[in-house]
Amino acid sequence: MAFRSEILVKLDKKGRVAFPAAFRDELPDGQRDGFVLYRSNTVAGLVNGNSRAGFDGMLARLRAEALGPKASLKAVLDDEAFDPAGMMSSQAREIRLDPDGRFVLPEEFIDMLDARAEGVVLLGRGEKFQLWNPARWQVRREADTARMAAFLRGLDGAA
Amino acid sequence: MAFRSEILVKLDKKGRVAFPAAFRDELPDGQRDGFVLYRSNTVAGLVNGNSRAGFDGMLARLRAEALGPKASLKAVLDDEAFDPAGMMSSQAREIRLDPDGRFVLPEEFIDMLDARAEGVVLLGRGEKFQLWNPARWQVRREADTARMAAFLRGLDGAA
DNA sequence: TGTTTTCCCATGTTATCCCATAAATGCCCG
DNA sequence: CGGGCATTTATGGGATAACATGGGAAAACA
Repeated sequence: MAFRSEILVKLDKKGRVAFPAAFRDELPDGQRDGFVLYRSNTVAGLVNGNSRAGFDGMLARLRAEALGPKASLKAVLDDEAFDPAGMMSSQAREIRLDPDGRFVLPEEFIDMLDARAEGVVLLGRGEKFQLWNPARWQVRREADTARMAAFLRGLDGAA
Repeated sequence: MAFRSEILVKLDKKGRVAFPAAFRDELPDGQRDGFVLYRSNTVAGLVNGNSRAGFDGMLARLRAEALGPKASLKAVLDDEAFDPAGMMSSQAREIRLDPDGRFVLPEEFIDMLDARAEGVVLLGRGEKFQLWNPARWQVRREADTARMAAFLRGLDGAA
C-alpha cells in the first residue's frame, strides 16, 4: 500500500482521466472502485488523493492530534470550535472509477490545476498521491532536489 | 458514510432546494427519503444537518459521554434539570425529500440563513453536514484556513 | 375555496456503462 | 532464449442512465 512513481496523464474530450494500474493496485481490497481527492491545505493549485480508508485514517490521526481523544464530541456539537478534520472533509470529494479505470476530474480541480491543456502529473507519495500541474511540479521538483541534498548532508553529525 | 465537499445550491421559485446526490448517497439505507436539520448551538445563522440515525447517535453520545447515566436519567424525570439532548431534539426539524431528491427549506431556516437571494452552501463535515449563508461561510472559511495553517506550522517541533 | 404541499412529467446536461481497438505486458512452451 | 499467444492496459466513442431544474396538476390543509 504505497503509491510510487510519477506519471503524466491527459484529459480526453469527455474530461476523463485514466487512473494508472500502478495506482489502482495500491487501493485496498473492496475499494478499487474509487478514491478521495482533496485540495492542499498549504499549497495553492495542488490536489491530494488517497484511498477512502487512507483518507479516513488520516482524519482520525489529525483528530487525535488536534483535539485529544476526549474532545471529539465537542467538535461535533460546538460549531464555533476549529475542526481541522471537518475542514478537510469539506474540501474533499469522492471520486468513482468507471469499469475501465477512468474517472472524471471535477471542474473545481481542473481549474486549480489548469489541467485542460497539459494534463496532470500523478505523483506517488507513499501513503498518498498528488495531482500537480506539470509546469508547477517541474519547479517544485527542482527545489526539492536541492532540499533533499541539503537534508542528507546534514544527516551525519546531527541525530 | 462521510459527508464531503462544498456545494452551492439555490432555492427555486417554490422554495425547493436540490439535495445533491453526493449527499443523498451518504444517508443510511432505508433513510434516503429524508434527514434532520437543527440550528447550531453556538454559531448564529448556521444550520446543521444529519441523517436521522446520525442525529440520534449524536444525542446518544451526548447523553452517555457528557452527562453519564445518572444525569441523563434525571434529565428525563426532573423537568427542572437542564437537558441538553432534549434541547437539541426540540430544535430539530424532520425534512422529507420529494421523489426527485429536493426538499423545502422551512421558513425559520431560510430566515436564519438569509437564503432567499443567494442560496445556501451545503458543506460536508464528515459525520454531519452544514448549511451556511454563502457570504458568512466565506468569512469563516478564511478564518479556518488561517487556523489550519497555524496548526500545521505548530506540528513539527512541538509534539 | 383559496393556499400550500406533494407528486408527476418534461427537458437539457452530465455522468456512467458498454463495446471496440491497439498497444503493452506477461507467460508458456518449443 | 526467443517466438507466438493470451491477458491486461490505455484510449476513443456511441448508447444509456442518472441528475439538476422547471413547471403543471392533483392532493391535503385550513
